[in-house]
Amino acid sequence: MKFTKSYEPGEFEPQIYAEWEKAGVFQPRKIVAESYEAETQDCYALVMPPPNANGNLHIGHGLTIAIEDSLARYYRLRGKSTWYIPGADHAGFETWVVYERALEKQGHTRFEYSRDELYARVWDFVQEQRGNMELQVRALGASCAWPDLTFTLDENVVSRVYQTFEKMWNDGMIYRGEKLVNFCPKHQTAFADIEVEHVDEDGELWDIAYEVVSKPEDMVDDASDFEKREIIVSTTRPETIFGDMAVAVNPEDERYKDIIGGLVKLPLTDRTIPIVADEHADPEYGTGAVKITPAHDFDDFEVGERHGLERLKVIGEDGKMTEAAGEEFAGLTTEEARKKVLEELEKQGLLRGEKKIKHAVAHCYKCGAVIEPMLKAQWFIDVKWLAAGAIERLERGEIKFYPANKKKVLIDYLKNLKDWNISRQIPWGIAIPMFRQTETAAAPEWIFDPRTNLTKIEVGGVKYYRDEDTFDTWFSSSHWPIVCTNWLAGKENPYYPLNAMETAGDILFAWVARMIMMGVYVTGEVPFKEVYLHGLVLDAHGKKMSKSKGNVINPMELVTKYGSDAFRLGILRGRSAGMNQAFSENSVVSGRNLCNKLWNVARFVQSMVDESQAGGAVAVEMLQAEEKAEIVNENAVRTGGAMPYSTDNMGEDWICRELVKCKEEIEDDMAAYRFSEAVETLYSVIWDKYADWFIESQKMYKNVPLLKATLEMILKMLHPFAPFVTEAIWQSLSWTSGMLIVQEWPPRLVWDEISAENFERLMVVVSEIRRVVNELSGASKGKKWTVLYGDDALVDDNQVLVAKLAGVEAVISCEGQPRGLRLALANHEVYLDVPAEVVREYREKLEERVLAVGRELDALNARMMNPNYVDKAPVELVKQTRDGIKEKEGLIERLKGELRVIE
RNA sequence: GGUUCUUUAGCUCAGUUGGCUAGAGCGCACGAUUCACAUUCGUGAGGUCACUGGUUCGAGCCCAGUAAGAACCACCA
Repeated sequence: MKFTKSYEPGEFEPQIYAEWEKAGVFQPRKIVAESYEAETQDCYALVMPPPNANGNLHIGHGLTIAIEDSLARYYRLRGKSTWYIPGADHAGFETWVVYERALEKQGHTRFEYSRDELYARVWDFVQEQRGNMELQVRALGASCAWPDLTFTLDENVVSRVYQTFEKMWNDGMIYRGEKLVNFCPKHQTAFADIEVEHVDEDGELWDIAYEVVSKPEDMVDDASDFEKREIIVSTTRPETIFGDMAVAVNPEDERYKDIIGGLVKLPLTDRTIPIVADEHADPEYGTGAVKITPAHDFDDFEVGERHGLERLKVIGEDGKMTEAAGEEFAGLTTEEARKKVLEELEKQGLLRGEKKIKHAVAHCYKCGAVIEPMLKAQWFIDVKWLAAGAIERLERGEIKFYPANKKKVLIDYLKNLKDWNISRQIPWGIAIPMFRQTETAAAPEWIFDPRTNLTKIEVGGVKYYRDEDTFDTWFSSSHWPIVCTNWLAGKENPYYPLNAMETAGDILFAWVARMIMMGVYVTGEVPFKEVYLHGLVLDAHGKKMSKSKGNVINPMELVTKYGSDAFRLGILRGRSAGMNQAFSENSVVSGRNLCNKLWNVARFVQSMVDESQAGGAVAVEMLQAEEKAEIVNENAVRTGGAMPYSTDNMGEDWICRELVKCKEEIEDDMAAYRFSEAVETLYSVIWDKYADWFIESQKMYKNVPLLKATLEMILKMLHPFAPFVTEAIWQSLSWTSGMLIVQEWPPRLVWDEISAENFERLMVVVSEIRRVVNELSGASKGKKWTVLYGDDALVDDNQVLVAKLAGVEAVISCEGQPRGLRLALANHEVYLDVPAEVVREYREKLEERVLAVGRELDALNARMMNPNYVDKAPVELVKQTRDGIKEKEGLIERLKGELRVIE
C-alpha cells in the first residue's frame, strides 16, 4: 500500500475487513473441544446483543459495537483466545408488525392463514430482507466470529429453550392461569409488563351515583337509614360499568363504615352488587368509593381475588364491547360505549361530576394503542425460585457491574418481580411446546411435547392439540450466553461464563435480569462475570433521538463520510458507563482528524526510514551497525535482553517514558471499562506528545530504530479503538509483516529517567519562548528573534533543538553579556534578543506576570503559615510546597529585576 | 408516588483512594505557512466546580439539607 497525502478510509476499510475475515483471525484460537483442559484464563468471550436480523443498525448498535469490539481486539492483542460471538434477532414483535403491515398493504389479513403458514411466510420475508444488518456490523469493524453467528430461531436455540421449558414444567414452575394481561387490541397479542409504556395523559374522572338498595345483613334493625341513600364512585372508565362486581370502600373510612356489606344497584343493568371493604380504596382520592371491575383492571382483579368476586368480561379481544354489556352496547368500541354510557347516566341523573385529571395510561410500545387489560388464559412462570437464585448470586458479588449502582437497582427489581407471562399471540416466534386434550374442555389437560411442527399429536392413544401461542422473545433471549457458547451440561467450556456482557442500560430488566435468572437456573452458574451497561446516545443538545423529532443520527452515514475508525473514536469519547450522553458529528470529525494525523506521522516515519536506507554507503553501514550491534549491546545491559533501539537524546528517553505511561493507563482503563479515558490518553500521547514534540525533535536527530519501535507501539495501542487505520498503516510500512490484529501487545520500553526529566524542563523553556514571542505587541509580534542564554547548561547542550522547536532564528550564548528580555523561567537564564523599546513595550505584561506569580506565592505561603498543615499533611507535600515557594520567590525576583532594567 | 442518576468554561464532557495553581474536545480571538499533515502548526481569553451548612490542616471530590433537570419503575380509580 502506498502512503497518500491524506488517509482515505473508504479505500482501505472494506478490503482490510475482507482480509481479516478471510484469514480467520476473528475466530478464537482455542475451540470448545470434546475433552477440554481448563484454560479459562487464556480465553475471553463476549456476545453481541443480537440486532434485528432484517433491520438496520441504529446509533445504539454503533456504540455497542464500538465498545465490544474494542474489548475483543484489546484482549486479542493481550494474547487471549478471543471469541466475540455475533447474533441476529428474529425480533418477534418488531418483525411481525412490519410483516403484518406489508400483508395489509396487499389487502390480506393474518386471519386468512394458519399459524404455520404465517410462520413460513415471515421466514421468507426475513430471508429477503436479511443481510443489511450484517454488512453494517462488518462496516463498523466488528471482529466477531461470523461462522458462529447465532440466529434466535436456530435449531439449537429452540431445542435449548424447550429443554429449559420442560425442566421448568417438571419443576412445577410453569402454570396456566387466567389472569389479566396487557393486551394490544391492534396487534391482538399480550405483552409483558415491561413492554408496556406508561404515558401521563389528560383524562377525565367521572362521578357516578349507585343507589344503595339493601343494608348489611347484621344491621337489619336499622333499615330506615338506608332508604334512598346512594354511593358515588369515581372512575375514568365508565364503559366498564357492565363488568362491575362490587364497590370498594376503605375499611377505615367513616363515611361508608355503616354500609359495608350492603348492596347497590348497578346502573344500566338489573344487577345488584355488594359494597366491600378493601385497602385498595383510598379515602383521599375522589369520593373514596371505587367500582370494582375484576376482568378489566389489574387492581380490581386483585380486589376481586380477595373478595371472591366473579370476573365478567365486557370488552372483547377485538377491543369491542361483548354481549355481556347488553344488547344496546355489544359491538360498540370502548370509546363509543363510553360516550353512550355517559349519555344514559346523564339522562337518568346518575352522572354527578366530571373533572379533568392527569393519569398514567398504558400504551403499546409499538403502535401506541391503549393497552387493554384482558382476561386471558396464558402460560406463566412462577418467578420466585428464579429470582431468588439470581438475587443470591448477585448479593454474593458474583457479577461485577459497571456502573456499580445497577446491581442494587437490579436486586430491588428482582425482589418485586411478578410472575412472568410468556405467552404471545404472534406467529413469528418459537412455538410453545404444549398440547391440550380438548375433550375435557372445562379443565383441559396439558402435556409437554417438543413436536411443535405438528398441530396435533397422539400420546398413549389420546389426541392432543397444540397451543397456538409462541414464547415471549425474552424467554428465549434469556438463554443467549448459554446457546452462543454452546454450553452443555457436564462439559468443560472455558467461554462460559462470558467475561463480559455489554448492552444498553434500558434493557437491564428485560434482558440482563432474565439472562442471570436463566443462567443460574440452567447451568448453575452466572452467565457472565462482568456487566457493562451503556446509556442512551443523545443528540448534540442532550435530547433523546426520535424519528418524530427528526434528530436521529444514522451511524452508517457517518461511517461513509468519515470512516469507521472516526465513528468509533467519536462515539466513545466523553462516554461513561450508564450515562446518557450527547453525541454530535463534531466528535467524529475529531476522530477522523486523529486518523489522518496518525497516517501522516506514519508517512513521515516511513520517509525517514527510506531516507536512511537510501543514503550513501557510509550512512547505511552506520545504520546497520546501529541497528544490529551497538544498540543491542547497549540495551542488553539495561534490559537484560535484546532491544532493537537505543535512546540517544533526551527527547527519546522522554517519549519512551510517555508511551509506557500511556500503555499502563490504557491497561488500567480497559480493566475498568473506561473507554473514553483510554481514547483520550491515546489522543494526547499521539498528537500532543509524539507528533508535536518527539517527531519534531526527530527532524534534528533521526533515530530510525526507535522511530520504528515507538510507531509500532502506538499502532498496537490504538488498534482496539481504530482498527482500520492502524492496520492500513501496519501493512503499508516497509518493515512490518503480517497483520496488526494478531500482533502482541507492546512490551515496556526502557529509558533514562534523568534524561526524560531534562526534556520536560526543556519543553518548559521552549513554551516560554513561544509564549513571549506571541505576546509581543505590534510589529514585533511573531518576528523571528534570536534567543540568548547565560549560565544554562541544559540550553547550552541543546541549542539546535531549542531553536528548532521554538521556531526562533538561533539560540546562542550571550557570552556573559546578557541583553534583551529575560524570560520568566525559574531555573533558566534565557533572553529574547529584542531591542530595548520592545522590552519597554512588554512592561505591562511583565507587571501582570509579577502579580499573577505573586498570587500563587501568597496561596502557598498561606498554606505554610498554617501550623496544622505542616504538622498533618504528608511530608512530601509540605516539601513540595516549600520548593514551590522558593521557586516563585526566585521568579518574582527576576521579573522585578527585569522591570528595573526597563526603567 | 418510588428508585437511581445528573448539575464543573459559550457547548459536550473528564476530573479514579480528598493534596487543584480545576482539565480536554469543539467553538472563540490572535499569529504562522514550500519541504509528514489546513483533516496543519503556535499562542491566548474564558470557571464563586448549582446553592446552604458540616467534617478536615486541606473539599469539585466526603456528610446533611435545598433547588433544578433526566432516566427507569409503579395500579392511583
